[in-house]
Amino acid sequence: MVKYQEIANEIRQRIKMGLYPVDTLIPDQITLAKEFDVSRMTMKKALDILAMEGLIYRQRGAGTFVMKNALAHPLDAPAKEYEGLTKQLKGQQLTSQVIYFNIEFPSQEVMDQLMLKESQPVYKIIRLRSVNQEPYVIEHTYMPADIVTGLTEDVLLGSIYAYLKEELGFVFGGAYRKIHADKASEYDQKYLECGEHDPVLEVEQLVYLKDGRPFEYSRSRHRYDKRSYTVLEVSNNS
Amino acid sequence: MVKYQEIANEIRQRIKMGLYPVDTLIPDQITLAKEFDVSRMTMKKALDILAMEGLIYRQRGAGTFVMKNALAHPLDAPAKEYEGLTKQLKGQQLTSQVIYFNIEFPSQEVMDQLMLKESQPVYKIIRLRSVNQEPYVIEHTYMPADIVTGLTEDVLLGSIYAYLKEELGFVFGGAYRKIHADKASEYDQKYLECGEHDPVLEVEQLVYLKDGRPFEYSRSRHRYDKRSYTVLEVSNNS
DNA sequence: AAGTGGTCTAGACCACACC
DNA sequence: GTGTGGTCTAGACCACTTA
Repeated sequence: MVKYQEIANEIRQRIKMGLYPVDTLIPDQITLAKEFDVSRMTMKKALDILAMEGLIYRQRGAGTFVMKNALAHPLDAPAKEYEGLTKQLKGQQLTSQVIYFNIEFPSQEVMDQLMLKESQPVYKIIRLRSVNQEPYVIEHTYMPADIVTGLTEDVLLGSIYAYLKEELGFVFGGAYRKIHADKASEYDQKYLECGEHDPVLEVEQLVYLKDGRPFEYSRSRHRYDKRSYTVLEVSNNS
Repeated sequence: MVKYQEIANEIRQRIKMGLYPVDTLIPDQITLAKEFDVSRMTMKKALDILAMEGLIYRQRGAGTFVMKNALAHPLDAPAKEYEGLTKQLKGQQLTSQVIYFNIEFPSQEVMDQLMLKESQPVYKIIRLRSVNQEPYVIEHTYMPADIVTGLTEDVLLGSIYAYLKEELGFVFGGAYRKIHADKASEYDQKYLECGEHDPVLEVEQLVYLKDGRPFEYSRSRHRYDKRSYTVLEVSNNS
């Protein structure tokens, strides 16, 4: 762990503990740099992290303030969406049922999304995932078999992402997501146990490795009463 | 405009033009720093921007690559969600109909969201916004009257955000959003002209000024066939 | 071993807010 | 004018990949 991250963690704690109260100035960068015995550049880099998180804001000429709404934020780093449900719902009972698992040649849509040729087979997976015994989401997932190797039904019953990270050593780069509302298909109704006219929240997702190779294309269809998608957008015009 | 932003713009152009082709190495930081006649730190800061945008990725020991999917991204900076429809839908015909406009004391929910006391009145606004003559979204908006001053129906017919920025000099800090799917209410059906069992995509949004004061709480309900919400998530574990 | 990107420094100058 | 944060520098050292 590098210096600026450690300092950011320490300051985050101070805000959380109320040592730097909401809506007040915190010490200036030079003072803080002296306290932590680092250069001012490094100190600023630590504060940059907290500004990205929406905990502080800085005004040239005035100083650095704790955001009025700082304590409304989730102050522990939240799990990334693409890291999978297993991590997001830690603490709750998550079970997975494999509805479909096969390998096949990709359709035109899947070829386009995953940047594949027709000769490159993909795994097709449909999983129903339940939280505390109640149906939560149906995931329709495609993964290129030459990138994601050695997938088995056993892996699908647990966390695919843990497998990719720990067994295959994948480093994730990010994800592109599209969130829609849709009508429930008969398939949705059957597995999510929702009403005929219940809407469904669909998260369509392309997940990339660090080098930009897409390795997952999925559509996750959620019960509308069990899931919403949240975003924090922080502007960076200094 | 500062140096690192200008350099980032230049490199972005080179990627766009194919001068630095997809999935190849670009020159190393020292070479680029010499070319642009800046220090290596400044050069790195320029590349940081492009990495945040998902255009390049860097591997310690190896070099800096153009992402395989770089050209799939929208290469012109997209309008921020909270900057309003007027900016997002530039080029299309956007019309606004004011369904309701009044000032009132806040409900408990609005007080909580906007961090107000019961004595601080809020504007309540309902607008139907149509794109190319077709209903697109109903916005239910609350704004504190002591922050957003001098609102009139004339302003509502155009862009509230242009008014806030240009007339009141607001600097936006960011927004917290929650995206749901919901059933269409009778109200939705009437104004969005959607079917009884059509779902609706709701974007619930709290928008903040740079100092963290919330100045807008809104629920925007969209026709499910006209709108989806997109997100790019870039991981930053170097 | 050589080359790459990441971190960190000590100091300089600038833009801006406040008094 | 004083003090704040933002930018930029020239150089150092480290972690890592590749050969």
